[in-house]
Amino acid sequence: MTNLLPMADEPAPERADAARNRQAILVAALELIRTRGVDCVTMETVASAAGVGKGTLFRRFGSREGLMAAVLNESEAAWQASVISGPPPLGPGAPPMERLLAFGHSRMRTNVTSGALIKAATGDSSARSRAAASFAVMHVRHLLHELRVSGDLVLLSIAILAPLDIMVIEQQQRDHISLDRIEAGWDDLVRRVVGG
Amino acid sequence: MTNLLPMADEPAPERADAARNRQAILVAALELIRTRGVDCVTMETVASAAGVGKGTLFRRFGSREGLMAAVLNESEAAWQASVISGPPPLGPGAPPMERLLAFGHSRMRTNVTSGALIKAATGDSSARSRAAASFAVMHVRHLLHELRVSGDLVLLSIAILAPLDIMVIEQQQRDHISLDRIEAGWDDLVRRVVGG
DNA sequence: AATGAAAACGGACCGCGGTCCGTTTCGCCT
DNA sequence: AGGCGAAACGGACCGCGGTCCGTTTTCATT
Repeated sequence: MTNLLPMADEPAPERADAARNRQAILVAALELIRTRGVDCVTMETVASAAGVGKGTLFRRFGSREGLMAAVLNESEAAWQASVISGPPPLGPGAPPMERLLAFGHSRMRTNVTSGALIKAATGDSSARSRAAASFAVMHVRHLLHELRVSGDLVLLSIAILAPLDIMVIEQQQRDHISLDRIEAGWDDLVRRVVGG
Repeated sequence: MTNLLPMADEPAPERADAARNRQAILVAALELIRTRGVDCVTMETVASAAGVGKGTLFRRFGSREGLMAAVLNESEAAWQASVISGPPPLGPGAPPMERLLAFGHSRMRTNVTSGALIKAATGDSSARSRAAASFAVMHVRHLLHELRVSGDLVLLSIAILAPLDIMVIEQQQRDHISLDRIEAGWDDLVRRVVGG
C-alpha cells in the first residue's frame, strides 16, 4: 500500500535524479550568467556545464525564458521576502506612504540592476511575469488601501507600477534621463494618484 | 556637375532597384501578415514572395523586427496624422482634456487591435519604439501643458502612457479585466494626474 | 533481489533569424 | 556609347532555440 495520507493533489512527486539535475542546471546557469552575461549563455552551454543533455533543460524549464525565470526567481524571492518582512521603510513598520515610495525605488533599482536577466525571463506569456507582477500589484494595492485611496485600486496599482518597467526605464535612459530624475518623477506621480 | 544645391546631409540617395525592392517587400509582407498572421510569417517567405533574396531583406530592414516596424509604420503614420490634423476629439478642436482622453482610448484600442504586429516590431532597442513613443510623449506633454499641469511634464507623460502598453494591457486581459474597465481606470488615472 | 512500467534522459534533428562574400546591377562621367 | 566604381543582390552557410523518440534510470511491488 502507498500513500497513507493521500493529501490533496501534491503537485509533483519529483524523482531523485530529476531533482538532482534541476539543481545542477540552476547552479550552472547562475554561474555562467554571472561570468559571461545573460546574452552569451546558450542552452547548450548550460546543458553541458551541468552535465546533462539539452533535452533535459527543455523538459524541466520549458524554454530558455523559463530557465531564466527560474534563475531570476531565487533573487526575486529574496526581494519579496524583504518587502514582506524586512526592515522599514521597505518592510513593515514605516508609514504606508514611505513604504510605497521605498517600494518603488527598490523595484526600479532592482529592475535596472538585473535588467538583462529580467528581459531574458520575460516573454510574451511568461508564467514568471504573471507571478512577479501579481505580487507587486497585491502589495501596492494593499498600501493604497492603507492610504485610504478610493477607486479601482487594482488598476491604480498597475498604473503606478507600469512606469517602473525595465523597458520603460531603459527607454528613458536612452533619452539621457537620469535615474534620480526618473525616481523623482515617479514620486510625483504617486503623490498625485494618492492625493493630498 | 552634380548636385547644384548640396542640401545639408540628405540621408540616402536610394538607388532605383533598391526602392523597387523595398516596395515589393513591404507589399508582400503586409499581404502575408494579413493572411497568415504575423507569427507565421518568416523572413524567407517574405523574401520569396517579394521575389528577392533573403539577404536583401536584412540589408534593407536590418532584422525581422525592423521589417515589422516598417510595415507597422504605414498604419502608425496614418494614426499620427489623425491625431495631428484629424477630426475632434482626437484631432485639434476639442478641449485639451477631451483630446487627452480620446488619445488614450484610441491608443489603447489600436494597441490591442494590432498587438501581435506591434510586439513583433518592438524589441530590445528598436528604432521603432523610440520614434513611436517619442511622438506620443510629445503630444501628451503638449496637452498637459495646455491643461496647465505643472511638474516634470515629460515624466508625467511617460507615466500616463505606460499603462497603455500592449504588454500591460494583455496582462490585464489575461486576468479577465475588460477593456472598458481598463479604459475607465486610465481615465481615473489621468484625472488624478491632471488634478481638479 | 528481481521485475516491470512510468518517468527522465540525451543527442540527432529541424526551422528560422542573421551573416558573408562572390556576382550582378546601376548610374555617373567622359 | 561604354566603361568604371560603388552599391545592391542572393543564396549558401552558421548558431541557437526547440522537438522527438529510442534508451536508460528510478522505484514500488513482490
